[in-house]
Amino acid sequence: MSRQAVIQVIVDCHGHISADAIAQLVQKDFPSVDVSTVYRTLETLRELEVVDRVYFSDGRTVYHLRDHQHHHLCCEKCGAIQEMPMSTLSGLEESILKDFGFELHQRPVGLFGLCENCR
Amino acid sequence: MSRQAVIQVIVDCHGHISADAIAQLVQKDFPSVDVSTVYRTLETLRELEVVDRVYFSDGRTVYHLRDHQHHHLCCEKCGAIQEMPMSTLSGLEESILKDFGFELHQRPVGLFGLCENCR
DNA sequence: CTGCTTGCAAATAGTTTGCACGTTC
DNA sequence: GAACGTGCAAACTATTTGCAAGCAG
Repeated sequence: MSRQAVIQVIVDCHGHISADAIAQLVQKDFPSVDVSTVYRTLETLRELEVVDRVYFSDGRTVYHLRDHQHHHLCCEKCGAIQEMPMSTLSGLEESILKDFGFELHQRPVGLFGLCENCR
Repeated sequence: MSRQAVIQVIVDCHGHISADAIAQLVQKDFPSVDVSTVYRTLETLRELEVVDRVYFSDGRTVYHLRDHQHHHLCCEKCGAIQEMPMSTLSGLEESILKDFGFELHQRPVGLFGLCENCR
């Protein structure tokens, strides 16, 4: 079952991987698996709320396990993606409501900069 | 010059518009203008640093004048996009550096929720 | 003439869908 | 045999590119 292999790759990667990268990794072991199967599996996993799809503000799209919701710190130099708890932005909810009358609903977001190693 | 028309639409819209929407608006007045011209114009304007392209975390891509950099508050209900100054997230830079060792570089980002009218 | 702008058609990348075949219950 | 999983090819969307014609200096 190719679906198994797709899930395995996502788990092994600790999430944060593109559909294309998943396909390539799966195809190392099972060359016949098609990208369409990868996308279909990802869709199923999203319906099951096991996996989240995140659109980063640089245009990339990545998937990760929904073990917990979190934001992403993306290193502009080495490409590493670090997780950051949703609560980091909780303070913003209040101030945005107060200052802009906007009720913020936190969705996982990608923020950019330099990670510890690359600074 | 179709380029003129594209720029006019972006200015009239007060930014925050998709390439496709620009094309449709331009084509109301100049039906022969092709999307490729829209994209080429947008590319030129980005090189000139007159226009910014922003990828929202819901997958939409919009363009806006770079009169000043700002973040975006996108209403999930009515679709309105409100601007929010970059400085709103300045406090985050410090706390993210302290808590995660990550040096945040602010890029325009789209945050979601409900605007004043829709709450 | 030289170069920039543009329409049109075709190419590309990422993602989705239709279909037919195989497996499982 | 009904439902599901899958490979393959084709469709689709958003974006980019090649080319040849048109206009401007």
